[in-house]
Amino acid sequence: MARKKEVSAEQTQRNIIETAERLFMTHGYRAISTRRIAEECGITQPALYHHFPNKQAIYLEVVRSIMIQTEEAMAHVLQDHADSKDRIRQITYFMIMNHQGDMTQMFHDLQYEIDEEHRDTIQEWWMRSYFNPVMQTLTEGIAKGDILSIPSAPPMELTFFVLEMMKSFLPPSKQEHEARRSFADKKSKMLVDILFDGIRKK
Amino acid sequence: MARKKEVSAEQTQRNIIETAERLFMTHGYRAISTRRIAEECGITQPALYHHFPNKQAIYLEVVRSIMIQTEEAMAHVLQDHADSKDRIRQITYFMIMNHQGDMTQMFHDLQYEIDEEHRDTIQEWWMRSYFNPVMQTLTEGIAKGDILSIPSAPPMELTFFVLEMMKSFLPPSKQEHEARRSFADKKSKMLVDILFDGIRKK
DNA sequence: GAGTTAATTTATCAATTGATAAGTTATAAA
DNA sequence: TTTATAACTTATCAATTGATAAATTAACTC
Repeated sequence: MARKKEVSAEQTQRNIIETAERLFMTHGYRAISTRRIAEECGITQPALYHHFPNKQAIYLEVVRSIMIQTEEAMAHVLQDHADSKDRIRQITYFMIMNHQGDMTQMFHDLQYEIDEEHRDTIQEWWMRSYFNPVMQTLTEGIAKGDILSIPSAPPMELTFFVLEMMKSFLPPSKQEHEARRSFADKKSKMLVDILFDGIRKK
Repeated sequence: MARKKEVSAEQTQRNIIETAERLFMTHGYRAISTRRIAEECGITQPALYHHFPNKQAIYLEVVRSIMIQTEEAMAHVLQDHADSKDRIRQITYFMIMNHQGDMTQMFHDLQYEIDEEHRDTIQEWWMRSYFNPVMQTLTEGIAKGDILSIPSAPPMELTFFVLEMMKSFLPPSKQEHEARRSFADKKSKMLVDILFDGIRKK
């Protein structure tokens, strides 16, 4: 039967995932010990193993949580904005606002620290949450005639490129909310300005 | 007095640095143990400590070696090419050809794994080898009238942006030489095409 | 109130880590 | 030939790691 305790298991698990997200995404998988996570959650290290089978499972749940949030946000952007440039700017804005630390760290961990058996699942999540919405925006833009079909950059490669541009803007550490808002606003504009019109003087 | 042995101390040290570069730049500082480096060098782990005072010193020497090579290459590019677009393409080409693994890993390690006391020195190296040549190319391009002065992207921020674009193209692992050449050629062209003219259809 | 069980703690393990001490070998200078 | 020493190896250390076992606490059901 379900319990009603001061701190429910659900709350503890959410606490663990949120704490682990902050730590893993800033320092990387290897650099964060299970003791560190437990300490910052206010519990002891073996207590983690009541909620998750091992360290990797915590990491995977963190990644899953991030991807789900992203997928929802991306869907909203595509719903609320029709213009290609607006869409790219809004997606960039979301990523700067919500992805602390560098995401590159996450991709490195997924490639080198996480068991191969989970790669396919994660790649599927990533396609749904990150890749497809950006690719859709670009191909629709090309179809509508907003966006050039560049010979040296076919749609898939262009998508990777745009995602990498976005990643490169992520701030290294957590800022206070207002500073981050203004940073995200400035950088998302800069990205679309360069991406759409380039730096060449005509 | 200097010795003449079958394998000189100099050779061993170079071997250590080259091996450590490959391993550190692929897997990151924390993921590579001193035993792993020693093993792939064909020596025992304590032997490393005859040539370097500690693990961090090996890492710093790796970084120094990379930065020196880069500084030389950048100088050559600026000497041999006058056109802004050519310069950016050549710099991109060099980075793809010579930087294995992802460089973002290196920047993460420098920020989170290396003692603060070395940061200033490394930042100086980085400014000289990476930042200044690209910034010089861009500001000269603006002065010559090749490159737009974009309000949302002042020269310094534009430089960071371009460097991030280059970083994002680095292949995750070592390829064979010819495949890498063709990859570097393709990607460097793609980068300058987008960077200079953008993706907007006119 | 008794009993069950979820949630968590204390104690502990084996493996891996960076680093050091002490002994060994080979080369060059004397 | 002796000798000093650079370049190693073997043996070992204390600290940290992810993980498990066993004991403890608290809450809900009956």
